[in-house]
Amino acid sequence: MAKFSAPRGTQDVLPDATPRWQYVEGKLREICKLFGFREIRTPTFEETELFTRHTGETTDIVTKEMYTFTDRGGRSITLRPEGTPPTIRATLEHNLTAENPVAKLYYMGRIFRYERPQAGRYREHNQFGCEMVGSADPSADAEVISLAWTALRSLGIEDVELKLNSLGGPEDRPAYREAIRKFVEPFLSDLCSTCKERYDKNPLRMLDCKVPECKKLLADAPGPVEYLCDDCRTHFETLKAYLDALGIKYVLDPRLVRGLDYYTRTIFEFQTPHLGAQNTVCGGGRYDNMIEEMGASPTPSLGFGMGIERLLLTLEKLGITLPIEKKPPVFIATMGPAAKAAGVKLLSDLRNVGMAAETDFIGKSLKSQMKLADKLGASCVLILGDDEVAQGVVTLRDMLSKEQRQIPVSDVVMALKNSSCD
RNA sequence: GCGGGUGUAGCUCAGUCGGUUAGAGCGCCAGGUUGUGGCCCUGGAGGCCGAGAGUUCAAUUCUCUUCACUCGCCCCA
Repeated sequence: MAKFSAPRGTQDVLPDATPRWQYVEGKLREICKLFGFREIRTPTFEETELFTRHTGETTDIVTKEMYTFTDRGGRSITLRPEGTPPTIRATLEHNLTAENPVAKLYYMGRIFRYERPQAGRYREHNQFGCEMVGSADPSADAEVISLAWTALRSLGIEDVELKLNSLGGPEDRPAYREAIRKFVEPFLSDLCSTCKERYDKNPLRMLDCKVPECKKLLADAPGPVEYLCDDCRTHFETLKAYLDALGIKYVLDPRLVRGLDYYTRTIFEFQTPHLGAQNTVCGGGRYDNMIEEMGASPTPSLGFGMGIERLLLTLEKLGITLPIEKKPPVFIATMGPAAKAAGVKLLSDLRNVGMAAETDFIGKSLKSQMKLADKLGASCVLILGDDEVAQGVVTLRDMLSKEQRQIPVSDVVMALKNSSCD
């Protein structure tokens, strides 16, 4: 065991695993391209205030999960605990809605939260997220949800449930708050301490309580959907009609509440039954007020985040093997210094014409080099010994058919190109 | 932050009711005669038995602490 190990809640993605990551990331990018979402890359850290103010001061993320520190210049800095505020900050800072009032953006990056690690939950994880800035129309909601749904499908994940709810807008919230408070009041003292706290600060989130007693007491509590204003109701109904038209199945969950304070109207989660307690693979919703709260003119927006680790975990649990193609290399086996020199040159020649080429670097015997070639999945082996060097040829062995023939060095590239080796 | 489980070779795991050189399979390395892979055979390397402390003549095995992973709660991606 080495002296150091990866910090708690972080993980090394080893070479055996990176192809899967690359495949998934590539697929997601492909889908984004199809949907016209363009990539944005924002800093790994931001001013702390961006999150305390916009993620929400009462959220768990802000109150107990942020990696916050003071830098050498005395600034309070926070490793981003979520992707939305940074993306919106950048959108506004560079006025990305100037050319087109609707900005469609996506990001892939590391997210940091100080939490207790668990399967599918890390202190540093990778998130793919989309933000659609500048549209209040339900078709935008459908666009974003459709993108997430398509992305999951493109990876072969069909066993997911889309949970949908609407929280209403700021106009509806006071009425709803009052309603749920009124409902809860008679037995407020029987609720857990978190609920009591939420009663004051954010009554909506009482619905989210997992304590059995609270769940029971709150079973018949009114949901925010029941208090939607006409506009919000129409918005929600229209979205549902769009999803129906798209053939995207959803389950209405009037109790769905998300842990970020900024959501308005539509919220949604894609859940899989394969991740244990961490069943949300993708979550998002509308945040129509955030941009105004950042000091810009009101700009309705929405987006989602998708956890790459959870995606990979789900794929694994489902037994989905990704179509990862590997390019078999041509292996160059050499014996003796002269052949080695010729081999080094040959290696480079092959790569220069775009052929993957490998060789031995520790002076193995020919037999061992052949074994190595086999292990690397080489399609062909070029054998170079004193005989070949003297004659200016190389021996080309086809690893599948075991056929061997000698060809002039000058014709090697051509011969390989015309063979099954490339 | 709270509760349960686990921690032995690169990997998957045996094992020790406390006792001398800690095992298997896979992987790795090397051989099985002259310059050739996948199968087979033989040999080899590789472990402070997660870390620290305690009990003991003796600890990988018992106790405590700590760290990490894991499951549940919480929260979320």
